[in-house]
Amino acid sequence: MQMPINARANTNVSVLPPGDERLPLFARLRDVIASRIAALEWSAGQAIPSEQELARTYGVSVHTLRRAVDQLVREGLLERKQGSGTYVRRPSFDASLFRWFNFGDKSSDGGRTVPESRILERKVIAAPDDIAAKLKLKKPSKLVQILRLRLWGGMPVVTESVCLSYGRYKSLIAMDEHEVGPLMYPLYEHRFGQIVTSVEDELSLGQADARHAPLLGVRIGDPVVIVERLSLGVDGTPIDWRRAYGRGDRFRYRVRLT
Amino acid sequence: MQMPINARANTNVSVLPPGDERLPLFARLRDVIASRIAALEWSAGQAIPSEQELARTYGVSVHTLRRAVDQLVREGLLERKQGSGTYVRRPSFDASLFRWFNFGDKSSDGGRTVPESRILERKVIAAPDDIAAKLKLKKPSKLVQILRLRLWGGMPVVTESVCLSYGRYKSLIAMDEHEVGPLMYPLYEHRFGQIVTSVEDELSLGQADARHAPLLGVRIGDPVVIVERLSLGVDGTPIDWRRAYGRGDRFRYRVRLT
DNA sequence: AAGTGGTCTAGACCACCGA
DNA sequence: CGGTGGTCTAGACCACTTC
Repeated sequence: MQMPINARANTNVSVLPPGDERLPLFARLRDVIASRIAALEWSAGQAIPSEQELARTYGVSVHTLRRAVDQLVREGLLERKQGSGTYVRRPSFDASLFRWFNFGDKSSDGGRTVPESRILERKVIAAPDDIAAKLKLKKPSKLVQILRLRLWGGMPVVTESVCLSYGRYKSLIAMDEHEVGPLMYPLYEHRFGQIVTSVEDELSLGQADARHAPLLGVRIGDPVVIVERLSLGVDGTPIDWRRAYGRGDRFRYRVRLT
Repeated sequence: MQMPINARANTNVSVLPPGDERLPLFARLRDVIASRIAALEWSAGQAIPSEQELARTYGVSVHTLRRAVDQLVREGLLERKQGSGTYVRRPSFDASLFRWFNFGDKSSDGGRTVPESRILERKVIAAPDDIAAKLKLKKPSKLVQILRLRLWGGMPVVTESVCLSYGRYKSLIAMDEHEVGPLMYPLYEHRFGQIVTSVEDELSLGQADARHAPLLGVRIGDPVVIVERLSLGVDGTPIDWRRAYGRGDRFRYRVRLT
């Protein structure tokens, strides 16, 4: 006895916002949940409602709900714990620029310590076209630029220039250095309401110039690794853009390609 | 009117080899299919049996079969084409060492051309402990070592030393250079029955020495990128190990971290 | 013991491909 | 048009966590 259940399986919109009507249910569901995470509706480390409950509130089958969650788990936004619940994951990818460099000198702790940070300069500048484009800012716009020196065990390893939209981040200019702290991403989250969930890095090689060599404690002409990074939020919004110069003799990188 | 279907859902072994009895059905199923691919039962570009059929032959539900295939698709071994079938994917990750370097000099074709290759030397050596360990060879073992120079548009860019187990690859020593060709992985597949599906790369920085500088056309002391690579087969078997020295001024790498 | 995620089955219908 | 993969539902039972 077949029943014509849910006559339009593909157009169930009971509680679901429109989204792109062409996308399958589970994809729209994924977006809805992602935006609820982005809106900090559940804070990191906290459990979201159970699959049963979410499926009920959205009027979809558990399987479909699970598919949406599956994807968010693969994307690293959620984490499942069998028997316990599904939790919002603190973005824990190694977002440190220091991931490109190694400090294996028998330091017992294996790299968990936070590198020191010294702010050298803060200023407001007119956004160059290329940076404005990367940050998706409208044409005539201003940037907050912060120049920092990063040290490891007292040794300077990386110089870093961070660019942020002046509109949202202007208060960084005057903020006390201790309040800024060594890690920017947690600051973005707690003070400015933006969570960094992924970064795009571009690496190349260069030579230390008269400006960077003394800061890094190397000779002019010594090899340096240039890391250009764009940080992105949950929904792909650009948050900051950086250019860093790191000591080449400390560079080490491992990947598995599939 | 519940029915006690399939009384022991988790121990269905109808057609399935034992595998690890603790693993869920879909995981064992994935391994079974992976090994059939590894055994070249279906060649690359060819369709495997339909989901219906595979589910029937293994005595599992279509959904479970799909889960196994889903995973193999994510791993890059299979490729779905809606309405057509599921195909064995030619391993198409950019396994070239040249992925680490850029050749943007307005070359119209954007990097699809195969870099040239010149064999400088071939020899049989006793395997050093570290390489033997990486290739998982038993203690006293021999290696085939091939030294090559890789060029791009006539310009030397990378020197490369490839190490392979002597047991399986001894015939490489005497093979005609044209028969070897510029690409090793297809050779492994067609002549030696091993498919490379993933690689592990480790990058660091060095300086050109008296041996490499003239080959690469740079001065002694100029920065070079050192790429150490382990190539792996479908089931994770090590196949070859390489160490390459590439011109630092050509180095460029992009990643997205999540 | 109750509640959560994890695995599995059965079956419907849709979208797409190719002959 | 028949066959293939893609989406979705409904529901059973298992494994684990938490109390």
